[in-house]
Amino acid sequence: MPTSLQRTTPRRAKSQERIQTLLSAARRVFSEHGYQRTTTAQIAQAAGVSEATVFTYFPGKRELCIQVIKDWYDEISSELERDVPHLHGVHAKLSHVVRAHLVTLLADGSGMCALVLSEGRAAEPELAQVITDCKRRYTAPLMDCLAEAQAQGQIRADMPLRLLRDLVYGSMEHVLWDAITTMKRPRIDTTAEQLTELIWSALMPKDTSLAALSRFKDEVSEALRHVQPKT
Amino acid sequence: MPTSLQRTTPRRAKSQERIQTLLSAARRVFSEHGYQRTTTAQIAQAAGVSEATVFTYFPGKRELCIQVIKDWYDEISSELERDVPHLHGVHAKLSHVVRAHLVTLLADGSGMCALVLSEGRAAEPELAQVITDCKRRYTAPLMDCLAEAQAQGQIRADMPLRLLRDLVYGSMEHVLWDAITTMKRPRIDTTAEQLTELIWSALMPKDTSLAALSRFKDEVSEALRHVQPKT
Amino acid sequence: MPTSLQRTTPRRAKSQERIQTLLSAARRVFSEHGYQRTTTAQIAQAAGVSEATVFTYFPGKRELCIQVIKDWYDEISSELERDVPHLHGVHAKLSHVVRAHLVTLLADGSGMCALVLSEGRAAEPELAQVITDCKRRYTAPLMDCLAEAQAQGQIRADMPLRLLRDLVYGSMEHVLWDAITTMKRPRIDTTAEQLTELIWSALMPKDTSLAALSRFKDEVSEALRHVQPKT
Amino acid sequence: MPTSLQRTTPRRAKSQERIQTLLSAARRVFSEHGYQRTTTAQIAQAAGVSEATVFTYFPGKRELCIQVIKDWYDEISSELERDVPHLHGVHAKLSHVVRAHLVTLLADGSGMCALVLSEGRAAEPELAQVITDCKRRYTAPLMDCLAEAQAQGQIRADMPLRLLRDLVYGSMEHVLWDAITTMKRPRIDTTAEQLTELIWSALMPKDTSLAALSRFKDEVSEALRHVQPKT
DNA sequence: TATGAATGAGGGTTCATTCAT
DNA sequence: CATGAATGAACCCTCATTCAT
Repeated sequence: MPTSLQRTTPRRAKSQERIQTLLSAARRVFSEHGYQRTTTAQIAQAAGVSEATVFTYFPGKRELCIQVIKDWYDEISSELERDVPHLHGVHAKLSHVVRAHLVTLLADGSGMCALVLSEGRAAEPELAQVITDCKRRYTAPLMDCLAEAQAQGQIRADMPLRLLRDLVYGSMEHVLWDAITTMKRPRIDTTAEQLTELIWSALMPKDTSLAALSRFKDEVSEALRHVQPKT
Repeated sequence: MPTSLQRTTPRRAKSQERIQTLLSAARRVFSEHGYQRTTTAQIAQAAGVSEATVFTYFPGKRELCIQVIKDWYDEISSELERDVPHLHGVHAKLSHVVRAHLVTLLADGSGMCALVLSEGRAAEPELAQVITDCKRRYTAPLMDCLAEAQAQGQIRADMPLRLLRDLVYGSMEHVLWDAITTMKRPRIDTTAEQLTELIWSALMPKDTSLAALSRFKDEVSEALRHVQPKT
Repeated sequence: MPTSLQRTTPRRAKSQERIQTLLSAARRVFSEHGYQRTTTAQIAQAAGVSEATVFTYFPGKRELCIQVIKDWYDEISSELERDVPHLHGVHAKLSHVVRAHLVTLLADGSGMCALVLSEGRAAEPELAQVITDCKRRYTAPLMDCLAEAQAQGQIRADMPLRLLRDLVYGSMEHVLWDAITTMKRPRIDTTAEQLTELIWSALMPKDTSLAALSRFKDEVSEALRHVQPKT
Repeated sequence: MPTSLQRTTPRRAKSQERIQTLLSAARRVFSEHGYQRTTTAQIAQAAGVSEATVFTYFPGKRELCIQVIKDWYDEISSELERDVPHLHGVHAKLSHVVRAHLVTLLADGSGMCALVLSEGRAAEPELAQVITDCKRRYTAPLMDCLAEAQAQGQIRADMPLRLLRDLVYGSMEHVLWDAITTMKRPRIDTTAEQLTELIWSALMPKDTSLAALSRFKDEVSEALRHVQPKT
C-alpha cells in the first residue's frame, strides 16, 4: 500500500500519532521518576506539547500512567503468549518465563520494572489495581501450564496454584527489586538458571521415587518401540 | 493514686509519653493511608495534639515515619532473635520464621505490612533505605541459619545465599501482598505449612541422579505426547 | 480597537504584560514593607492574581525581589550612563550624580530607596549581594570619572579611590536614611548643592596653592589669545 | 567590703545575674546572626536557661534585642563622653572619634557593628528607632564640638550641622559596611587618618577666592580641552 | 485542535509566646 | 522562680487541572 494513501486520513492519523507520542514520552518519564514524582509538566515537555494537550487526550495523569502500564504489559504479555506455546514441557516453559521475565525487566533500561514493582504496591489504589489485572494476563501462560501440569501429576498437586504463583513471581520480584535498589545487575543467565532450578525443585512431586521412575522406564521402553525416525 | 479524671491524651504529658502517643498515632495513620497520603495534620489530630507539637518531637514527617518503621521492625526482629535460637534444626527455624512472618503481617490489623511492603518500594528514597536496613536485621536469624546449613551440607550449597533469601522472602511478600489487595485473609496455618514445605523442597540438596532423571522424564513425556499424538 | 471594557489587570494577559504587572505590584509592596515583611500573598493581591500565578512567573519570592531591585537599578544606572558622559569636568559630574541620586531616591514615593538601603544590609545574603553588584554599575560613572581625575591630578590622589566612594555614597546614604526615618523631606536642591560643595572640598588637592594658580593664570592668558568667539 | 556580705541579697543579685547572663548571651547570638535569624531558642540555649525564662525577664525577643543594643551603645557612648572632653581642638576630637568608631566596630569580633548597621535600617521599626535614638547620644560628643566650632568660625558655618553629621558618620558607615561585606579588614590606623583628613578638608572654612578660583580652573581647563583639541 | 495562562486546594514547617506545674 | 510542654498563626511553595482563545 502506497504511503501517499495514508495521508487520506491525516486527522485520525495525527491524533493517533499524538497519542503515541504522549504515551511514549510518558513511559520514559514515569519509568525514570515513578508515578508520584512525575509531573504532567515533565510529560508535556518530553512529548514536545503543551501541558494542556496532555489533558486533551487523557483524562488525567493517572489515566495516562495506567495506559502506559497497560501498553507495556500488553507487549510483554503478547510476547509470552506467542512464545510459550511453542515450548514443550513444564520445565522448558518455566525456564523460558523466568528468563524472559528477568531479561525484560533487567536488560532494558526502561525502568518500567521499577515502575510496576513500585506502583504495584503504591498508595495510588487505581494504579495498583491495574497492575494487578495486567499481571493476571502476564502470568497466565505459565500459570495455565502449571495448572495443567498439576492436573497431570507432572508437578506436585498438593499445593494451591496460587501459592505456586507466589513462589515463582515473588522470588523473581525480590531478585529484581534487590537488583534495582543495590544497583547491581546480576548475571541474567546464571540467575535465571539458578532460579529456575530452585523453583523446579520446589515444584517436583514429593514422590519422585524410584518406584515412579520404574514405572516411567516401562513407559519409555514401550514408547520407543513405536518410535523410529527423528521427528 | 493519679488524678481521678484520667484522659487518654492528657493535655500535658511527659516527654516520653507524648512521644509514644505520637508514634502510636503516627503508626495508625501511616498504616492506614501510606506515607504520601498521610498529612502531618492527620497525625496531630490522631494524637490529639496540635500540628506544631508533632514538630516539637520529630524533625519532620519523614523522620517520624522512619521511627515508626524502625520501632515496628525492632519489635518483630527482637521476637525472632529471641525465639529462633531456641529452635533446633534448619527446618524448624524455617518453619517458625515463615509462620511468624505471616502471623505478624496478616494477623494484626496494624496495616504495617502494607506500609513496609509499599514504602519499601516507594518514591521516598530515604524510607526505602531504612526499610532495607531494617530488613537486614529482620532476616538475619534465618539467613544466618541457612548460611550455616549450606556450609554443613544440610541444604543445597550450589545456590547463592542471596537467591535463597529472594526465594523465601519474595514468596512470602507475594503471598502477603496478594492477601492485602484481594482482601482475602488466607488460613495462616495452612499457608505457612505449605509455604514452608515448598521452600524446603527447594532448599534440599539435589540427589543429582534423581533430579536429572526427573527432568529427563518430563522432557520425554512431553516428546512422546507429540510423537504419537492421541494413540 | 481593544475590547471596550478594559481592565487594569485583564484576567488573561500576555506573558510579558503579566510579568510587568507582577514586577510593578511587587515593587510597590516590597517598597512599602521591605522584603521580610512582604508576603507572596500580598504581592499576588496587589497584582490582582492568585498566589500561584506569582510562582508561574518567578521561581520564588526572593527571585522576584531580586528582579525588582535589578530593574530599578537598571533604570537609574542607565540614566546616569546616558547623562554623565555629556557633562564636562569632574565637578559637573559630581554635582549631577549627587543631585540625581537625591532626586531619584527622595522625590519619588516609590520607597525603593528604603528597600535598597535596608536590604542592602539585611539578613538575606542573596539580596544584599545583588544590591552590592547593582551598586557597582550605578556608581561606575562617577567612580570612573574620579579615578581619571586622580590620575590627572585634578583631585587629590593621596586617598584610595575606595575611600572617596565611601565618602560620596556614604554621606548620601546617611542623608537619605535620615530623611526616611525622620520623615522630613529636605530641600533637594539645597541639600544637593551643599553636599556637592562639601564633598568637593574634600576632593580638592591639598596644594591648591597660589603658585598653582599663578601657573594657571598663564595658561588661561595664553589660551585666551587663541580663542575669540563664544564657544 | 567583704564578699560575704554581698550574699545578703541573693535574690536580687541572682535576678540581676540572670539578666546579665541573658543579655550577654543575647548579644553574642544577635551579633552573630542578626535579629531576624536569631531565635529565642538559640538565646535560651546560649544562656543555659529554658526558653520560657527568657520571657520571665524580658517581654519578648524585640525588647531583649533593644536592651542589648542600648547597653552596647551605653558602653561606647560613655567611653566617648569620658575621653572626648579631655581632647583639645576640633581636629583632635574628630580624629579621636573617627578612630574610636572604626576601632570599636572593626577591631572587636563582637559583630555588634553588623547588627546595628543592619538593624538600623531593617524592617523592624522599633529597633531602628532605638538605634536612631542611641546614635544621637553616641554622636553628641562630636556634634556638640562641631556646633561650637561652627559658632566660633573654626569650621565652615555655611553648612547645616545635620549635613556634617551625615558626612562624618555616613562615610564611616560606608567604610564599615564595605569591610563587613567584603570581609576585608582595612588597616584601621591608615583608614582612620585618611578619613579624618578627608573630612577635615571638607570641614575647613572656604577661602572663598581660592575655592572659586579652583573651581573656575576646573571649568576652564575642561573648556580649553574642548576648544583647542589636541593642539 | 492546541495552548498559554491561571488557579484552587492543600502541604510541611517555623517560631515567638503562653501557661500549668 | 524556672521550666517543660504546647500551640496559633503564618508563610512559601507545588501541581494537577480548567478554560478562554
